[in-house]
Amino acid sequence: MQEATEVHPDDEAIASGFAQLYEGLRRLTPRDGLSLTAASVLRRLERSGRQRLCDLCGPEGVTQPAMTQLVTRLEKDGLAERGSDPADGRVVIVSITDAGRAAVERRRARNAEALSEHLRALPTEDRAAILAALPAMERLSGLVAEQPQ
Amino acid sequence: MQEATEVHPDDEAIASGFAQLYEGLRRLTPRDGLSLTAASVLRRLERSGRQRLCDLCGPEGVTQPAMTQLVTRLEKDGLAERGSDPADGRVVIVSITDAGRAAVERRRARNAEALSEHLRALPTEDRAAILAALPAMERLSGLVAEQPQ
DNA sequence: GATACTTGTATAAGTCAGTGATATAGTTTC
DNA sequence: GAAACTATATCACTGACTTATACAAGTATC
Repeated sequence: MQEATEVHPDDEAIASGFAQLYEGLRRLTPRDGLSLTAASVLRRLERSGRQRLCDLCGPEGVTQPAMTQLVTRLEKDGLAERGSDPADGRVVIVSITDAGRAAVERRRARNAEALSEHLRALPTEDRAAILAALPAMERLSGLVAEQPQ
Repeated sequence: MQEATEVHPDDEAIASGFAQLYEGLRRLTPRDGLSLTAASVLRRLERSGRQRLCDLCGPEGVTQPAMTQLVTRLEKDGLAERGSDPADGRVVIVSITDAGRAAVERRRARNAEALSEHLRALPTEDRAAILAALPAMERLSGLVAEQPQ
């Protein structure tokens, strides 16, 4: 019944460490009225620019109706805008507004502040080790984000 | 209007790297019908043993009614049980069942497998750097988890 | 040991963010 | 230009939270 998992013991250690970290980060996440998905979409729009509505669904891991509703909420709050594609009348081009950018920045700052509070309590070697691993973790995040589905 | 934030530039880099990682991990999280909070509570019960219902609220960052409802759902799914404290008739002692333990283990395995897929694609130095930072990140998670509110 | 306060859970009503099924409008294809 | 396809929207529903409140068990006071 048990599948022969091809998972390296180190990978299990990393997965378990990340899981703990994930819980911690979840606790720190500011409650500013943005859902996880909403914040993620805004960051994506800020980072990669305007996107077709449905091109956001896959990467964000939600269905198209959910994205339609999310964009509607973001639009109502003035954080994102709907535009149209002159070449194709069906599509909706979603872009972030200045207010949206500000909200992202505010959230980022609060998040950094909350985390910083704990980082300060950490021994210097620990901070150094985390800093040293940062580029590696960013490459890892990049791989995950690229993943087809 | 801008608060003088006392956040070290390194901390901002770490916060931003963690935020990216967080998004990635969120994408990898298996959809097995457990909410984030549900999975977190089960892991906590597995790790720290039976707990009074309301002792779970604070650490999980949800209100008491939410915890009551969550425990009800977990109980309905056979993943957790309500017990009583002979010394105090008001309290409910929540404990994990064997099925709950199995669910946690299944989730952990799937999560490790999904992550491992990407870790394999990473250069050896990157994996080494992440491994080296693991204890530091675990200590950090510990600090966050301990936090009063 | 009855009265009043406190504490631990539960219930109720409302909201928000997701789902699948389906409708609708624009595009492509033949 | 009718059929098939595609992008978005709408609908009805569910899950997981919130606040406010109820209630029952414990504690303290007199």
